[in-house]
This record gives sequence, C-alpha cells and structure tokens, in this order.
Amino acid sequence: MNIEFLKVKLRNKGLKVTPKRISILEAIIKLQNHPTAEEVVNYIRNRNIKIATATLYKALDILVAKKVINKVETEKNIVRYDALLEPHHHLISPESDLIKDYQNEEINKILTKYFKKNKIQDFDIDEIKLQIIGKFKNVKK
Amino acid sequence: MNIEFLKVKLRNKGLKVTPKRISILEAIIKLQNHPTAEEVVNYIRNRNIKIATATLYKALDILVAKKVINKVETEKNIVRYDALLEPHHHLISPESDLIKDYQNEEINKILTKYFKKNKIQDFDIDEIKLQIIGKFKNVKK
DNA sequence: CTCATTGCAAACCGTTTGCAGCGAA
DNA sequence: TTCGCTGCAAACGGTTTGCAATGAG
Repeated sequence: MNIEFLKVKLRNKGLKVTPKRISILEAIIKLQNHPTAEEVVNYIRNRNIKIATATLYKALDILVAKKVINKVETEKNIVRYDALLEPHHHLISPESDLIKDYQNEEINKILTKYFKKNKIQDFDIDEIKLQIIGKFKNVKK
Repeated sequence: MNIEFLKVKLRNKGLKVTPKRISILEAIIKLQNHPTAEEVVNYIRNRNIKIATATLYKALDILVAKKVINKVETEKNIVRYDALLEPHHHLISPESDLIKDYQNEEINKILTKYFKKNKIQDFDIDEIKLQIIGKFKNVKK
C-alpha cells in the first residue's frame, strides 16, 4: 500500500491527487487501529503538514463516498476509518476499544453456502460482516 | 413485553421505577426500527408527557449500563437503541436506513462450532454478531 | 483556464454537565 | 427520610457550512 498505488486509486475514481489527500490516506494506513478523524489529523499535523479541519472532514467524506476508504461502526459509536477495501470482518474489544481486521475466506464460504440454502424472507443479502466481540490476549499497547 | 415486565426488570437491576423510565422503555419497544434518542423523545412528547432532554439521555445511559436496553451500532454512526436483550443479529439496509433484528440459533451453532475448532490467535471470543447487509423487499414504510 | 479542492471562522446540533428540587422506596 | 431521579439552561465537542482563495489537470 504505497503512495503510487494511492495516486492511481484516486485517479481511477476521478478524484484529484492532492498532497492533503495523500497525507490523509497515509495517516489512515499508518495508524493501524482504525483511527478517528482526530487521530488522523493529529498524525498529519505532527508531521508538520498544515491541514484545515474542514479539509479533513470534506476529504474523508469524499473518500468514503468514492469507496477509497471505509467507515467502521464501533460499539461506542465513534466514527473510525479503515483503508482495507476487501470485505472483511472485525475483531472488537470493547474493553480496550481496539478493533482489528479479520479475514477468513472459509467462514465467508460457510455463510454464503448457508444463506444460499436458507434465504431470509423479504431480504436480499449483499454482504455479511462478522463482529467478533471479545478480548485480545497479550496485546502490545 | 408489557409494563409489568418492564417494572420487574428495572427493580431487578436496582433501578427505581419512574414514569419517565417507563415511558422511555415503552417508546423503544413501540418504535420498532431501533429508534434514535430523538425519535424516542418525540414519541414521548407526542403523547403529551413532559420530559427534559437531559433526563432522556441520563436514563438511556443508565438503561444501557444496566443492560435493560442495548445500543446498536449503525453504518452511519447514529446511536440507536434496542429493547431486545437476547443476543441477536441485524439485518441492515443502508439504502433505507432500516435495521431489523434477526435471530437464528442454527447460525449461532455453526459459528460456535467453527471457532471452537479454529481458534483466532491471541483473541478470546465472547460473542459473534452478524451484520447482514442488503435490501428489504416489499417493505411497508 | 477551469473547476475541484482547500482554508478560515462561524454555526450547528446531538449530547453532557452542574446543581437545585422532586419523588420512589 | 434518603438517595436516586428529574428539570433547566448553559456548555461542550465533533462535524458541517459558506465563501473566498488556491492549485491540479
């Protein structure tokens, strides 16, 4: 997930490649734990890059709308952002407020197969996301 | 889910049974689609019951803390409330901003069995919630 | 050159706080 | 009677808005 890749991604979506957007995307990628808007902007400003708060929020909104990044829903309803675009699940620890991405093709296949056989009445499934709630062991903070 | 049941529930948790709390719980139960705080307070005030905004929020916080109700995480990060206490999944339609509860013991067993055999490294699972994203068919708005 | 993007500062709005008064047990 | 609950009004804080200035394509 390097800068060139990000630039291509922006261009593909018809978005202009600007230094601010690059810095926002870099921040989200570097800050592993699904950063909040505030964490993103702090990271950027700590690198001595000037960015207005409004710019941050406008850019985040556009990036989400164009599916360059995702919003993550949390237990505590704080908006967090995620640079991983492939469908994936989340390991969530309410206790430590940590979220980690979790990918598991096997589980996806099991669920897809199950719901193919057992349709939900009046509902067409697009995607199934697991929120796996629990506790991390031996977490290096 | 009647009033007597709610009163017992409050008493069991060491909470005082007050008219305001009853009206809040009634609202959450009546408003099927996981109401927001605003929807709850509007429902109550439309019934000509006076309630201060602060009272609403304080009561909701306590009810969530004591697990009388649940907070629901949504795609759009709006806080919604849920009166169903047994573990359950959600059918979510981002398009229409509708959320419905979904219970399915069979899926729970499949997941439990799967993760018993296939532990996630450094993570102890407490609960697994499915967010089933898609579209409702023939929805009566 | 043009239109998308950015910056600034003020406004917004859902939620929280502090404290005095009230009422369930 | 007591402590938990409620109401009021002000404050809070994350996000949004409007508009002028800037810069990517």
